[in-house]
Amino acid sequence: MKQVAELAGLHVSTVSRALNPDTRSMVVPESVARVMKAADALGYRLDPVAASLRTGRSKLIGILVPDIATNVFTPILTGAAERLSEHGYSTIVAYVGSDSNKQFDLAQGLIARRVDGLILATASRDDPLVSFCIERGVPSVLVNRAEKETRLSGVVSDDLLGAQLAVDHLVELGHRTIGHLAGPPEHSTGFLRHRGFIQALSAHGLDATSAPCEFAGTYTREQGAEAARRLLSARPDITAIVAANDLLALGAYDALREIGLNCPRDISVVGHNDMPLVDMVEPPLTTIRISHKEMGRQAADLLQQAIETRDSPARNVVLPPKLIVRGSTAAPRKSAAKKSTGAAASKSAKPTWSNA
Amino acid sequence: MKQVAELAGLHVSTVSRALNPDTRSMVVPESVARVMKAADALGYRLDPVAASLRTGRSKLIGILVPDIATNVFTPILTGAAERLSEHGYSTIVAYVGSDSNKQFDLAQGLIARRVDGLILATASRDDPLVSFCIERGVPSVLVNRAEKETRLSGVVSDDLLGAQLAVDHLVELGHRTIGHLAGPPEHSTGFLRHRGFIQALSAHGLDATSAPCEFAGTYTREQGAEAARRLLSARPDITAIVAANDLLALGAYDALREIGLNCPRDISVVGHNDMPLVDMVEPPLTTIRISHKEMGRQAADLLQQAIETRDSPARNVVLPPKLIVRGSTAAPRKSAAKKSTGAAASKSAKPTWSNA
DNA sequence: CTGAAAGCGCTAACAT
DNA sequence: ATGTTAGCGCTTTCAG
Repeated sequence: MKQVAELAGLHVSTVSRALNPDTRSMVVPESVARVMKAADALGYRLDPVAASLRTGRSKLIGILVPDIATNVFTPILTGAAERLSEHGYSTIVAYVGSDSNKQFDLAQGLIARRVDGLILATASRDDPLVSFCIERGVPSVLVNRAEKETRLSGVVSDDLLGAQLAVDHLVELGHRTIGHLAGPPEHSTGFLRHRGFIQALSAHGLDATSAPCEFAGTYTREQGAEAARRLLSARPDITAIVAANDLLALGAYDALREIGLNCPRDISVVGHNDMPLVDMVEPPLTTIRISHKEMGRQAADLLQQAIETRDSPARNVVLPPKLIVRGSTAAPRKSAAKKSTGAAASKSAKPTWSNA
Repeated sequence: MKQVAELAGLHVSTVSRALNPDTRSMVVPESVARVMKAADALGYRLDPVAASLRTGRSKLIGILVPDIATNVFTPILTGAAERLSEHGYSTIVAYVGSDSNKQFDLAQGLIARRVDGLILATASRDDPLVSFCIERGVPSVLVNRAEKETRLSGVVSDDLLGAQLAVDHLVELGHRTIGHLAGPPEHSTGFLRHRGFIQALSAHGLDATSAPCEFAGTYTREQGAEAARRLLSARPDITAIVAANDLLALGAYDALREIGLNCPRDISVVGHNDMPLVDMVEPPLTTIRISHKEMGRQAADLLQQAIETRDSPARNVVLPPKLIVRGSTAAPRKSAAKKSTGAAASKSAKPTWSNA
């Protein structure tokens, strides 16, 4: 920078001002031009590390994403990175496991690197990391998952509605005994989709209190298969499954195949997310579409606001999901001949007719 | 740090030495303990930005990955990040498009941030960015894609062998007229898999010079479908397709479906990568498995070496791929009744018998 | 509008 | 083994 100043015949501080868009107005245009020319001639670029040290800012945004189930988070990430880079921010992505201590370390590392803000795609419904970020005064937003209480701004899909759409679709097809393959209840996605499922059942006059439901520990195909096995053996009378997530739904496919049940003839399945390729599996998965990329973009916008006006109130942006009907859902079989517990089926099905 | 020094009753420089693992040996253990206790009591953490400014190093590694086809790159990335973090490095991931200028900007940004090294998952067979990194003296390694000449260390799958395995498998099933859905020839993956395809054909005594082949511009399902349409209409006599990539193979599925051809009855398809979920598509995809995570890990190792001994010669690590047989490949139909150009088929099939 | 000077927090000669 | 000191490259008061 000193060299640029010399070449331009100006002082370094003037060069600094000319180079920084925010302070450029303090410098007379002619000087700016001289500085630019000199900088250009020397192939000079501002040193962001030195600038960071001095200002405490960095034009860097940290993003914490879970290291599994990356199919969903990649578009969030690229959406956010794209939008952020339009505004001069670079992103630094940290893949975190479920180990809470490591999450803190990673976050602290990012903060130590002077990130201007944090996007958390990892939040549980009551997340100590959120408390931490708030205490430290680091502008942060949530994405995909929200907390129980809105302490930070965030953008999520309407998970409650999503699950309801799934149930509505199945009920419309004639299903009355519907099981839920629930996600981890400590995450808002798992929690709200479960609640949406229950509410939708009630809305249709179906028995919600003893609704067939099994929780998967994580959003993986394996855990989905396991939970589906439990669900199917506990309630062989169900004719449809609402899964909290596409990967869980695919796990259900695995379980169904093992048992020798055909989807959708014997059992209908609905997923959630509409991740890539689920239109190509057999049968093509009926699911709830979420625009993850848009979620990432809006999270980026919220974060910028949070950075600019530090005391702005927390806002929750809720994106509308959409039902995508494919081949994994169909009307239930007329006669439930296969069922060993036909009584159970009719028991829960009968009241429905009268109430609906 | 000054405060820590005071509390420990030592000088800042001693504190600095005690805190840094590399210089800790210069300090007597008792002092180290005192420093640690003081730092702990104050909740003090080293400031990486200030350290970077002073040393020119950062314990940061930059990774450039293409922003599409993320299914393949995510495991590379997590594998590399995992291994790197074991050695105290953090990773900063940049998703780059195909715009060459932007690639340079991004790389320069990372270098300006003092990254200790770069992992490039974006390299073309003759990549200006590689030249740039070499000129700048930034320790760098390639992953997944290599250059024509080995200028930097890197780790790739044996793409030539992979394509050969695919052809071998098909020939063994009885196929004689095999088409290739090639990837972008400017990338080593596209180039070498194509070459492997050709060589394997020759090895089996099949006509390699006029082998049916269409190139896809990018590794996407859409481009795969388009290229497959061209391939199928140019050479309706083929009984099998070797795709350079799973996504292209899935695109071929789309094209087949449009035309009303059944896989594997009418046409067999082999993919490349064994990415998640291709075992669930219909039919389950026969493909070449690559351990992307292992690729990431080894790239991390190579990079560390490159950082430690800056003048080490470039090494190329080649990982062995593996054929995974699923449902998308079968013996060709006995009678090629559908074919309009049955002559072409027998023309290339006949010489084979005698040579094999 | 521009120049002068201090200092962000750390490390690495150099000196003791 | 530890203390002293200079300075990495920038920004930002404070003067002029």
